[in-house]
This record gives sequence, C-alpha cells and structure tokens, in this order.
Amino acid sequence: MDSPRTTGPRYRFAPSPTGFFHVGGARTALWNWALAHSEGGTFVLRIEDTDEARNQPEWTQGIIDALAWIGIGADDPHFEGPYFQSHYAEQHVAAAQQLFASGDAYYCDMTAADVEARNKAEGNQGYQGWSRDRGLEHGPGRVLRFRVPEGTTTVHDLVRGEVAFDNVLIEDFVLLRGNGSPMFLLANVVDDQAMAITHVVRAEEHLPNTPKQQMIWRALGHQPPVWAHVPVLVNEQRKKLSKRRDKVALEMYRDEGYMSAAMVNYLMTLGWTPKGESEIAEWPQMQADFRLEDVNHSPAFFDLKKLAAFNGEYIRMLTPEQFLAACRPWLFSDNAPFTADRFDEAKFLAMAPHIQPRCVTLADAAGVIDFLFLADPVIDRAAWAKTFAAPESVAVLRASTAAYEVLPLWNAEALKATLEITGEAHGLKLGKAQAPVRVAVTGRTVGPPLFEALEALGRDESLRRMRVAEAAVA
RNA sequence: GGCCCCAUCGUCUAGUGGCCUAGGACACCACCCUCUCAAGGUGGCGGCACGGGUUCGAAUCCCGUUGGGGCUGCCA
Repeated sequence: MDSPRTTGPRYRFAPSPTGFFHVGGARTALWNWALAHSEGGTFVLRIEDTDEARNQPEWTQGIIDALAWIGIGADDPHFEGPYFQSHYAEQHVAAAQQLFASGDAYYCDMTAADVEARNKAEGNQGYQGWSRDRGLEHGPGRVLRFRVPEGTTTVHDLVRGEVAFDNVLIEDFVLLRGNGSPMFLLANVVDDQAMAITHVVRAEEHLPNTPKQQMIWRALGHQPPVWAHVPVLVNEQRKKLSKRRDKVALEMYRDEGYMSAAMVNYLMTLGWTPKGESEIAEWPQMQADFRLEDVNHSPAFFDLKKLAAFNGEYIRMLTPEQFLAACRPWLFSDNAPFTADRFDEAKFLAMAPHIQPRCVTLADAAGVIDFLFLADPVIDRAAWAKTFAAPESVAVLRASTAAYEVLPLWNAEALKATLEITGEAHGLKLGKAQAPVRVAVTGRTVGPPLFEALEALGRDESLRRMRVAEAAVA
C-alpha cells in the first residue's frame, strides 16, 4: 500500500470485475468520491478479484475506464489505487490463522452436501455449528468457520440508523474455503483494515453482511469503520438492477452518446437532491453539498426517459465548438451516414444551434444533418409521395427553383422571404410551401430549419437537388 | 420459511409536528410560439398504502396491517 496522500477520512470503492461496469456501482462510486473530496479525504479503489471462476482481466480495465469517464481517476490527488484483492491473499490467510489461534474460528470438514443432508434429516436450515467443539486442525478440504458469539450485534449506519441483529440467527460462516482461499467477508475486512479505511459506503444489499463483518473487525482487534448502506437501484419491476436482465453497463451509455456530465448529474439525483432550485447542477456544487444523512432510504428506479431529458439539457448547454468536439466520435465512425472526407466543420458549426435542440444523444447529430454531407440526400419514399401528391407542390418547387436561381444574396433571410412570396403566388402559406423544397433538398419532411440549411448547403448544390427532384416528379 | 430494510403523484424527489389547499422535475395531455420537426413558454392530469394511537394540531412521532425489496453460497 502506498503512503496516503491525504490525512482525512478514507473511503473506498470495491467492485468485482465480473462484467460491465454497473450504473448502480457508478452511483455508489460517485457518492464516495464526493465525500472523499469534500472532506479532504481519500477514495481508494480496490478490485475484488478473488472469484477466480468469474473474473476476467478485461473487466478490470473496463472499470477503470468507466470510472475515468465519470471523472474518477488516478490524476486526482484524492484517488488511491487500484489495489487488487488477489495480491493480498497472504494477509487474508494470516488473519484467518489469527482468528483460529484466538479461538474465534474453527475448522470444519463438512461439505456443502453434508450440511444440506444433515439439515434435511433434522429439518433445519443453515449451518448449525456442528464442528464447533470437535477441535479439528487445519487439513485438506476443511473450511475455517467463524465462531459467532452469543448476543446482539448492532450496526451504526449513517443512513439506516442503528440496526440490531440477533447473533443466534447468524450461522458460523465460512472464512476460508476448503482449498484454503479466503472468502469475501474476510478478505474485504482484512483489506479495509490494511488500507486504513474509515468509511464503508456501499449498496444496501450488503447490510445483512455487516454484522458478520463487524464481528470480524472486532475479533481482529480493530474498531469497525463508519458504515453507510445506500439504497439499491431497481428496474421497472422494482427488482435490483441486474447485469443479466437490465441495461446497466455504463460503457454502453457512453457509446450511445450520453454525456458524462449528464450521466453523473442524473446518477447523483437517484436518492439525493442537489441543493438549490434545480436538479441540474454542477459537479463542484454537488460534491460540496452531498451528505449521506440526506440520502433517501428507498430504492430508486433508473429511468431512461429522465436520463435522456438530462442529456438533452446538457447537449443544449454546449457551445457549437464543444458540441462538435463531443460529436466527433459519431461523426467519424464507420456507422456515420456520410464519409469523413465529405464532412465540413464550418457547415456543422453554423448549423449546431439548430442541431442541438433536436438531439437526445450525441449520436443523433449525424442523422439530423446527414443531407448536408451526403452527395445526394436519402429520400424518404413515404414523405416524397405524400408531399408531391399535392399538385401545387410540383409547381411551387419549379417556381422556387427559378426564383432561387436569380437570388442576389444566398442567405437564410432572403431564401425565406423568396419562398414566402412564391408560396403566396400559389395560395400557400410558408408551412405548406416549404415542404416540397425541404423534401427535394433533405429527403425528408422533418428536420432543422430549412433556410439555414439551404444557406449552409450552398446555392449550387441546393439548386442541383431541386432540379433533380423536379425531373423526378415530372 | 427466517432475518433485515423500505413505503409522498406513473417515475425521481421537496417535506424533519402548524408555513401543506402537499412544492418541483421527468413522462403524459392541451394551448401558445413557429417554415417542418424539435427546443421554449403557459396550463392541466396526478400522490402522503391502510388501520389505530400520541397531540390543540400529523405526510412528518409510536404501534399494527398490507405491500415491495434485500439477504439467507466453500459468489462478491
């Protein structure tokens, strides 16, 4: 362990690399991060990679990348780690031996099947402490179990208050597997002690583990940390978000064009509300204001619609330059509707204020102005048919082409004024008159403001498309 | 089954005994604005799970019921 870089409280985030990085984990990480920062403390990242069957090294990098995306990274002085739990196996075993020596733990040679069989025979559930007084020594296949004392274990929790557990109902849980490897309950505590963790802020699903861990802390001669169990995130069925069932991968949202700031802001509001009149808040403010005591006690539904609304808000707050920079990955991806060589920054920047309010995600931008950078617009057949079903449409298209050919100044204002006049001549309001031109030039009936788009497209290309359309409907 | 946690509009929440005729946001609906679509503006719909207490007074405190969730592994 490195020497701590700060002297304040020590928080930690301890994910296991068994899959994509979970949005629920992200919120827990964010809350720990805010606390470590505002209290002048440290955020320790520890990768709990002791489940050999399920761990994959690539998930570890995924966690680190995802954390970096939401602003939690090693370049910050409050960050420490990552540590890998698997590197500390010796300490875990040493702690287990200490517990055995002190009589707080004992060996048991019953297999899981043995326990099940005996329970079935006796009509019980769980492990009944059968090997407690058999005086078994360490041996192959023998597990080390914690000797749960009599009495009550009370957990002082910053969000739950005092929670009391009757020890009689806590079975003698396993510390070391039959193969000698440490289990989560033990490893987690030993690491927290080794890393001088003072505050354990984690999801509520760990609350039932806490009395067990607190007993280990004490048996090992340490004062337990400050506990805080925050509510879980749930899906529409109100079940805990699951990697199997639900769309929980932070990486996926990033790739779909959700902004980091929007995700962070949304996640923070799940179970907590920023001070002030708006729930849209800047990170420094949220970081300063966040308090565990203010956290809601009940589970929160991860609502995609609200996330999308937050994302739209954040996209609209961007300057054109920021917006362009943020959209680049999608503008130049293999899935972009146009090729990179046809893209024109100046045109995009000019249209940005009109693109932004039409985007839910950054990925949407390309689709909104694809016609600007395509050799030919992609024609929506239904839109075309509907628009040119009206006989005046063809006439308006011809007349406006003629009028635009002789337009002295090619700008949005002049283009609009001209089409207004052309439309009037055919007894059409601008709303109707613009439709054929829009379909001819953009291929669709919906899209950003037409005249600004025509200006950006340029006279030659605009007129070319209008003539192509004229020929097609003739 | 046992243990534990939780309970305000559909959703996220404000609310810590009188400022509550319960406030905001998202979603939804209507209207306005408008070159289409958005965005924006205005308005609307909609909630303290239920039953008992305590109190002059309860969304707020207590008890119970009901409902939901978590845990109950030689996973983490």
